[in-house]
Amino acid sequence: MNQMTTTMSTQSHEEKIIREVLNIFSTHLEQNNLRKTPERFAILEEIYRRDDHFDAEALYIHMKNQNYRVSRATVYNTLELLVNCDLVKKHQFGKNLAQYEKSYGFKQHDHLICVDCGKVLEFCDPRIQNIKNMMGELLKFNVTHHSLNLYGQCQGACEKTQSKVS
Amino acid sequence: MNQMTTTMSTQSHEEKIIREVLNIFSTHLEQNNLRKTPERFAILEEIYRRDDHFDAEALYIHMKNQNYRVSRATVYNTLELLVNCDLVKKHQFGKNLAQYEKSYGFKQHDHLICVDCGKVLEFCDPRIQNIKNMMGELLKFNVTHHSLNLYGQCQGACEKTQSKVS
DNA sequence: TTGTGTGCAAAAGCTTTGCATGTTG
DNA sequence: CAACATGCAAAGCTTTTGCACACAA
Repeated sequence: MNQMTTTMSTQSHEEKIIREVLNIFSTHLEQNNLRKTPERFAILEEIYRRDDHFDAEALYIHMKNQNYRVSRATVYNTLELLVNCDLVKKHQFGKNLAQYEKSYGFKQHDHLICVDCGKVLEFCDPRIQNIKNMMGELLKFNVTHHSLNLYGQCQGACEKTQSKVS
Repeated sequence: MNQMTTTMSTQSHEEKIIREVLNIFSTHLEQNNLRKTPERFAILEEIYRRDDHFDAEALYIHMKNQNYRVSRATVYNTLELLVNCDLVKKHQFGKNLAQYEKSYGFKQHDHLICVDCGKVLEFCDPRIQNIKNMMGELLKFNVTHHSLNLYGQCQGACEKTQSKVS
C-alpha cells in the first residue's frame, strides 16, 4: 500500500532514493544525447522531495517560492523527459489537468479518488496484471501500461485530510 | 463486446434504442424541472446515431454539417446533462480532451487504446467489479464508478483504421 | 409572462511554441 | 563555438462564462 511510515531511517532512505534517481536521470540524458542542465536535476530533486500528486503549475510555483529561477516551459519539458524514463508517472483524475507523481522505488499502484473532496488514495491489486495479460493476448495488443481509477465518496471524513500521504 | 454486427434487424433495433433514450431523457428533464428544448433532443439523437467515441467539437461540427443550428455552449451543456442521467459516458484517453460515447443498452466495458494510431477497443472483465467492491470496503469508500484504460500498440494493423467510425 | 436555455463571442485554464539569449559539451 | 536548453510571452486548444435574445412552461 505504499506507506513508508516515517521512522528514524526515513531521512536517509529518502536521500538514498534521490541519489539513485539523479544517477538514473543522468545516465538517461547521456544515452539520449541530452544535456545535463541544473534545471533538469533541480526539478527531479524537487519532485522526489514532494509526496504524492501534484500538477505542473504547483511544481512551478513551489520552485519559485524557494527562489529557484525556472520557467514553466522547462518544467513541462522536464516532466516529459522524466515520464519517458519512468521516473515520474503522469495521471488524469477525471479533469483536464495532468497530475504527476514520483515512481521510482514505489510499488505500482492504482488510485481511488473522492469526487467530493479530491482526496486520492492508493491501492494495489494483482488482478490488474492478469487482466492486462489476458486482454493483450486476446485482442492482439502489446499492452505497455494502464490507468485504473475508482471514483466515489470517502465515507464521512471528506474534509479532514488532503490527498497527501507523506 | 458491444459489436452489433449490422444485420437486417439493426436498423429497427437502433430506432428502438433511440426512442427509448429520448423517453428516458424526457422523463429526466421533467423530474429535474429542466426544459425540453429541441436542441437537447437533437443532440441526444445525434449521439445515438453515431458509433464509438467522439469529442465535443466533433459532435458540434457534425451537427453543423447537417445544417442543424446549435452552439458549442449547448453541446457542452447537453453532454453534461446526458452524463448525469447515465445516457452518455465521458472518458479521457490520456489526452486533455474529453471523449464521449453512448451508454444506454450497451454492456459496461473498459478500453484498450493504441498509443500509436489512437484506435480504441473495448473489453469486459468481471474482475473489475470485484476489485471495486473489495477496495471500496477496505478503504471505506463508496465507489460509484471507475475508469480502466489499457495502453499499448495494436500489433501490425496500426494504420488500417482510425478510431472514428462515423 | 417569467425565467430558463440558447447563441455568440470573449475569457479562462492548461499546455505548447517561437524567438532571443544563455550554457553545455 | 555550435547546438541545444532556457526564459518569457504569445499562441493554441478545449472548455466555461456573460450577456442579450428566444422560447418552453
